[in-house]
Amino acid sequence: MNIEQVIKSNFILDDAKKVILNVMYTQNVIAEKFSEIIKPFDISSEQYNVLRILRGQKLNPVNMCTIQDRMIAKSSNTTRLIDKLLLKKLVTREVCAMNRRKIEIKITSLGLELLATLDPKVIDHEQLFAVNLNKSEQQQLNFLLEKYRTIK
Amino acid sequence: MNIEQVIKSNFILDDAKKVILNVMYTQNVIAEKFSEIIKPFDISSEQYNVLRILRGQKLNPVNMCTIQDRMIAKSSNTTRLIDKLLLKKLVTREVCAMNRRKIEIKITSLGLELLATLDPKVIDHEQLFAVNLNKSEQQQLNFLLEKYRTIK
DNA sequence: ACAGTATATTTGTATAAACAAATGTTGTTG
DNA sequence: CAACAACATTTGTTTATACAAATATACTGT
Repeated sequence: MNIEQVIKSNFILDDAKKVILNVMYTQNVIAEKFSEIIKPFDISSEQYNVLRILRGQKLNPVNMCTIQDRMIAKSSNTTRLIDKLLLKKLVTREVCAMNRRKIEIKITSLGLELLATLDPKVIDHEQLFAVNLNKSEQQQLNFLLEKYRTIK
Repeated sequence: MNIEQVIKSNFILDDAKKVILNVMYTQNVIAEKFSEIIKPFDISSEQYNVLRILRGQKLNPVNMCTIQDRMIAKSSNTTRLIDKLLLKKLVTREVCAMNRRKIEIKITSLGLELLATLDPKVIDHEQLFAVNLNKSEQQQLNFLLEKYRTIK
């Protein structure tokens, strides 16, 4: 379905407008499908994103500003996001001894288990869309998106 | 900035993962810039989207489910979205005489004026990103996104 | 016409996001 | 070393989102 059909536009849109709408809408389709996948596991996509960041750092604790810095969509409230993960015992939180302003967040083994369970489902999700493009098209799409979003 | 730099990944990501992240992140960059542009006019991007749908229908009133249907991101609460627009006198709302279940929403002249003011700013926003790609690249990007997001 | 079903919208409630201001800690400079 | 700025995180408050249930109207078959 092309973007004019999606928004049921009566007019033909120019390419620049279409890119905006296509990016917005595609993100929406991806995000909705992803939410659906992780919903049974009772975490949000933002919470999942944080767990991934923590696992990426192996055993090293990660502090709040690093988490915020590495998130795709900067949350204006990392504290309360971590609160939710703490409640579910997926992370631990403690004050950094070296710099008491900082907070060290670590993923728990329960958190790692959850990610391990989700891993194959996340790959399925990626593939659900990726199968529509061959390798070279995927690379071209990545190239174009990276080139497109640069603000001078 | 490529997507690995954005999320400061230590690993090389495969193309399928990169597409997901690139779409999510690009959407975020576009949306943040757009919010910034319309913020001084005291409307949200969802509200703007609704006003555009209403203008698209010229003088014809549009009912709730049509609005919901045409939005890029389906709001789970069109009623309260319209409430906000009503408060600002940007739209009118009345019960449809033909089918009293339906509600007819129309954009007011104040709403049209607001859109007219925003039009050049919205074009600037589109161009802010679009200038990074030539026409054929824009078309290629649209083609790839439309092909990519199809769920079989 | 009546019961049942479908459609269109609204409301209640619980959860999350946005933004600004506040708190607590550390580093710097006179 | 006191005062002040910078940094890291938290809290308060307002606004928005998600989801389910409720309301209100219209359609359909008997």
